[in-house]
Amino acid sequence: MSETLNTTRGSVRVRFAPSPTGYLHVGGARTALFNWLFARRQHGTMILRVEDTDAERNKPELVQGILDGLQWLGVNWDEGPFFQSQRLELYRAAAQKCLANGSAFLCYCPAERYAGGDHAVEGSEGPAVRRVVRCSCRDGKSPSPDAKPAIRFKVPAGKTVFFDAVFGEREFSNEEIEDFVLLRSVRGDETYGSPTYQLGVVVDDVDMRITHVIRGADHISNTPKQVLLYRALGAEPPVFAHVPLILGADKSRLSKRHGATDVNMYRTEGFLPEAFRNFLALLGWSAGGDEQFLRTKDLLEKFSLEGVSRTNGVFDRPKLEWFNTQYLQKLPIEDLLPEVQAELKRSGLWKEEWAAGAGHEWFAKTVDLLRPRIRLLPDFSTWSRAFFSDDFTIDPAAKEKFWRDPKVPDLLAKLADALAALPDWNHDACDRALRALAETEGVKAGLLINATRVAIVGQAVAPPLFDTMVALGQERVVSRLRKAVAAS
RNA sequence: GGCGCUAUGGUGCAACGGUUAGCACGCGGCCCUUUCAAGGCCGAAAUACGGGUUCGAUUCCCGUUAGCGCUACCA
Repeated sequence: MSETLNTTRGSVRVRFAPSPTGYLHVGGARTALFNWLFARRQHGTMILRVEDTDAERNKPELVQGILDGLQWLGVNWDEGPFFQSQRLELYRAAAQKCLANGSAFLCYCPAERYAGGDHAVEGSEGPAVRRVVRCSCRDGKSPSPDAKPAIRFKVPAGKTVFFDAVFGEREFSNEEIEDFVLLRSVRGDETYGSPTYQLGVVVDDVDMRITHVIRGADHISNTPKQVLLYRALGAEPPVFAHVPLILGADKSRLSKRHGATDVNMYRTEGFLPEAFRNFLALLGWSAGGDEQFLRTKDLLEKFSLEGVSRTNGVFDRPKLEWFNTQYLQKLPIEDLLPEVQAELKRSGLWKEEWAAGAGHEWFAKTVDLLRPRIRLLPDFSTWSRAFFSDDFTIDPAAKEKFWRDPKVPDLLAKLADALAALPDWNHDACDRALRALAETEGVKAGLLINATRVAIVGQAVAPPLFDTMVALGQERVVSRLRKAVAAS
C-alpha cells in the first residue's frame, strides 16, 4: 500500500474539478483543500478544471464565484482553469476510439430518463426502481435510418479492481455495471453529441496526466466504470482517494436547509480564511495526534492521504466558530491586522494614518485589546466601532442597565473634570482618579466604571475600562463623557 | 429493490490486539472579575447489537441493525 502511495518524486498531479451548476459548497471546498494540501506537500501540480459539459444545467456566471471561493480559501492552482466545454473534440475522438476498438457501441434507444425497453429492469419490489444493465444495441441492432445514436460503453464480463488510498483495494463485479453512455445523442442543431461525466473525467485525467484522483466518496461507485474506460483507452488508472462526505447536523447530506453551505457566505460573515481552512482540514482528516490548532504551514507539513477518515462527518458550526475565535486570539497580531484593515475598509472606518508609524502601533495595540471579545470580523466595525470612529451611538439597553442610578450624570461630570486635569494619561492614573472620586462621593467604583464604559464606547461590553481609556486617549474620553452627560 | 461504503460520548478526531478508552467542540459547575469575553480547574457523556478468532478485543472475521452513496444521454 505504501509503495503505491510513494509518489514523492515530484511528479504528483492532482486536480479539482467543480461543476458550475451551483456555488462552491463546503464539501467541494474540502475536496479542493485536500487536493491542494496533497499537491503542495508532494511538490506536485494542482490543476483546476471546470466540468461544464451539461449545457442545460450549467450556469457560467457561477464560475467566478467558485474561483473567488477557492482564492479566499487560499487554494491556488498551477494549470487551468480548463473548461470541458472547450475541449469537446477530445471527448468525441475518445468515444470514436472506443467505437473503433470495440469497447463501445451505438445506441439508438430513446434518451428519456428511465428509458424503457432494453435499458430498464423493474426492481423486484418496492417503488418503481429500475436499472440499466445491458443494452441490446451492443450486439449491433440495425439502426433506424434517421435516429440519432448515443455512444455507450460496452461493459465486459469479469470484475474490476482499483486501488483507493483511503479505502484500500476495491473490487466490483462488472455484472453490476451498466452499459453507460459516453457520448450523448445529438440534440437540436448540434452536429456532435457532448460527453457525459464519465467520459469527460477519464479523458481529461488521462490527458492531464493526473496521478491521484482525490474526490468525494460519492464517486466510489463510479470508479469501476472509469477504470474500465481507462483500459479501453489504453491508459493506466491513477491512484484514487475518496474522501468521506460532509453531512448536516441531522446526518443527512449537507444542503441549504442546514444553513450556509456556500463557502462565500462564510467569507461574508467574516470568518478568517485560515480558521475556516483549519476547521475544514480536520473534518475527515487527522494528523494522528491531539493537536487541533494547525496553521496552514502545519497542515502543509502533516497532510497525508493515510490520515483521511473513511466515515462521513457532520459539519459542526459551533466548532467552526470556536476555531475562528481561537485564530482571532492566537494569531500573531501582524497576521491579523490585514484582515481587520480590510474589514474597516469595507465599512468605511479605515484611516490611512493607521497604516504605518505611530498610527500603526496604536492600531495594533487596539486590535490586540479588542480581539478576545471578537467573534467575527465585522464585530470590529460594529460592536467596537467607537474605537475607530467618533461617530457612534450609545446603545439604549446599555444605558438602561448601567445608568439607572440618578447620580450617574453628576458623577460622570465630575469624573470628566478629574480626568481632564490628569497630567499623565495612563492606566494607573485613570484607575486612581476614578477610585478616588468614587471614594469621596461614597459610591462603589463599579458604578462609575460601568457607567463610564457606556458613555465612552456606547456599549455594555468592552475591554477593561482603563485599557479602553488609554486606547481612546484623554481628549476623547473627556469629551465623550461630557457629551454623554449633556445628552442625558 | 440491487450493489457498495461506514459504525468510539450530542459533534469532530486519538487509541492501528493489552490504556483507569485520550484530546477538542458543545453542555454543567467552580475560580478569576469592572461589563462581556478570554483563561484556569472540575464534572456528566462513547466503543450500535449478536456471534466468532485469540491468553486477551474498540481494534481481526461473520451476521444483524442503522446511516450514507451509486443505481441519468447530472456531475
